[in-house]
Amino acid sequence: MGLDDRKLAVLRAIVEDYVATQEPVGSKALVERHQLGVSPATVRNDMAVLEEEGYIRQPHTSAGRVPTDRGYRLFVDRLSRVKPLSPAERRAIERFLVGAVDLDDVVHRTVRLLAQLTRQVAVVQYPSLARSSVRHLELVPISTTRLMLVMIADTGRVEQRLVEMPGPIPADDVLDLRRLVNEKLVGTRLSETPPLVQALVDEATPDLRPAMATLSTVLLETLVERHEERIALAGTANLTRGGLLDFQGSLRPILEALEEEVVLLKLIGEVEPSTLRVRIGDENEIDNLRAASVVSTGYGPGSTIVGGLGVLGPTRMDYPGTIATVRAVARYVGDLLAQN
Amino acid sequence: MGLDDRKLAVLRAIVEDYVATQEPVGSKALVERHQLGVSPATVRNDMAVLEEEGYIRQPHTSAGRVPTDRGYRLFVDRLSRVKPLSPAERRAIERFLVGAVDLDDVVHRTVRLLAQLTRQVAVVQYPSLARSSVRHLELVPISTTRLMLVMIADTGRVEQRLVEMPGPIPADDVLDLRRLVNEKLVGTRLSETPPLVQALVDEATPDLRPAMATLSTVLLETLVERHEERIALAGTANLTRGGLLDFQGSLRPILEALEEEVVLLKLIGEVEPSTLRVRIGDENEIDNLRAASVVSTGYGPGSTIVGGLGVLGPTRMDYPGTIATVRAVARYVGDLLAQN
DNA sequence: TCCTGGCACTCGACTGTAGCGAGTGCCAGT
DNA sequence: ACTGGCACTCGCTACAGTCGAGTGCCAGGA
Repeated sequence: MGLDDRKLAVLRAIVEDYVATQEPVGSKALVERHQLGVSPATVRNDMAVLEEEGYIRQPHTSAGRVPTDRGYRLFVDRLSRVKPLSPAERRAIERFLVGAVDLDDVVHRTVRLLAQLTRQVAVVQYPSLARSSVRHLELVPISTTRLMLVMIADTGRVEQRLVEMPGPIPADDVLDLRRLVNEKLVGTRLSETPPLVQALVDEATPDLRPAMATLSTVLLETLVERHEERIALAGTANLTRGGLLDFQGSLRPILEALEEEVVLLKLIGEVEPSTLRVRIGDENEIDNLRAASVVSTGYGPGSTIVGGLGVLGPTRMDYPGTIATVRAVARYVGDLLAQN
Repeated sequence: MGLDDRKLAVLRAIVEDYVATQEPVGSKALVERHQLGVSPATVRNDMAVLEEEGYIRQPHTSAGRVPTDRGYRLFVDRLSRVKPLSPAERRAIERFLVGAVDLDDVVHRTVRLLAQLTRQVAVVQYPSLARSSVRHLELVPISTTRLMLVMIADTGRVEQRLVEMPGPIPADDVLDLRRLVNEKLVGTRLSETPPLVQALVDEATPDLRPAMATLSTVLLETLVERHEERIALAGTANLTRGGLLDFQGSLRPILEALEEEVVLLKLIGEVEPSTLRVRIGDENEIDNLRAASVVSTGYGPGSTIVGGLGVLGPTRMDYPGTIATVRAVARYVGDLLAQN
């Protein structure tokens, strides 16, 4: 029942070969390409055990072995050594990220970088509003009854929203409103604003109250309810590498999943403190992604986390390399955010 | 040389059947399914002529005929009647677009709507900055040496950009700067701002000049140079309909093209006044899209145009339907923008 | 002149057969 | 506990044969 060291070595060899060649691997090829120190027959016996335990399987009777999701899991947990980034990769990361002028810019560059380095689909979540604090609120008159509300968060996010006021609103009132909301809300985390917004309405002078009431509704929608999480995506063309063998022949379900923001958020948005998550095939909760693996992690300045990022690829992926890249990129982006 | 009416009818029948069935269509099937009033043999003679003229071709010797790009072109130009939208479609458009609170919201809803109605890939360009005017400029202090510049355009677009000032900048100066840039720039089209921005620097008082110089650089970058055109995309999963027969087997080039903003802009951004463009297969300048067709048009409030939108699909697409939908959606969106 | 029915022909799609070879499982021997 | 040997499985490829949709051409008729 327990797998001895050699069986584990065999499993590792199978995973590595299969990832590299994309073809079922047989006992003979295995002993030729790895120094296992035993004969093919012995390897075959080990393979039989591994298969019985569900770590590998045979596509057809007379074919070599292929890792199962469970096999990849074991590989990731116990058999893969960290693959250090190549200097070239390190340089690429730095080159790509310096010179970003903007949060938008940072996110776009990051997602393209990730896609390029891992040669897979990359997903980056903008810093979550729920984890941001209000830095400044601005009210800009658009017409007599319309204001543009602009919220700037400490994470660099900027959200805007049109506010339709109940009646014409004088310039002085706009200034008052702006002063009030800024005094009350600047510096607080968005998730903690609702009671404060309510207080704003209660404390408003009678002549400002209707305006403040309308404004507060929009504030709540913008800051909290709408949960305006944004997401950037890149590298979908990478799904077509490996010519339809990956993803059991159809890109359809994958592409469909990638179009749903909700799904993407679920993929990379659920971030526990500084952990890196690997979800392999069946482990994905989303049915459409049962043929894919996702490597994701949180990022943020210092040790705090403001959002998630990750990549999606075939279960047959280079886990050590991908994990190293995702981790490194997340750290670089965090450092970049810390500088602001 | 000239094609008589019957030959044109045959071509139309071939296009319609092929679009519907996705299979090469033969002379016998054709007379069965359309009231052509002649025998298969006659149709064959017509087909031979059509083939000689390059409007249709045979995949293999013993197969039916398939329209060529040139055939589709003739069909679109002369043979397709406008297909009125179904009431259901009309309702879908209205239902989808009412209740949009935001420019972002409008664009996102529009692109999803287009993708859903046409069952193809939809692309919508945000209102182009080059075609917008400045409505308001806002400067928000972020730290002692940093400002956030927020530009609100009359089309609803909001752009922000971090400005790194040469030195610490007092609150009063920020107010002065804000007043100056607004006085000078509000109401002008973005494409016409460069000389005005230059004038701002020249006219600034000596103590404000360094700050204004820095600000002007960023202004120019944001307003003009960076040509920050934004684009929304939806429905990529629709590329997988028609099971790899379309797009000659590989989605790769298409997906690659769709990742390049520049390419997308070229597709839908070059808008002539109120025309609808259909580019079929080879007619596309972008090599990667030689197997696809693009239907695009401009949109905007009233008869002005602020941006483009369109869909991309296989050359074998329902042109009349797609054209009707694209046109209708563009008009609805224009009306929506006009209300603001 | 134009259309039609008939006919021979082409060629892709499908089916069935056969041989090859990678890979396996099992067993007896060390 | 490992190894060499051996029979067996079965997918892959090649090849031959059949079928049928579809064509081009031609001679006859309106």
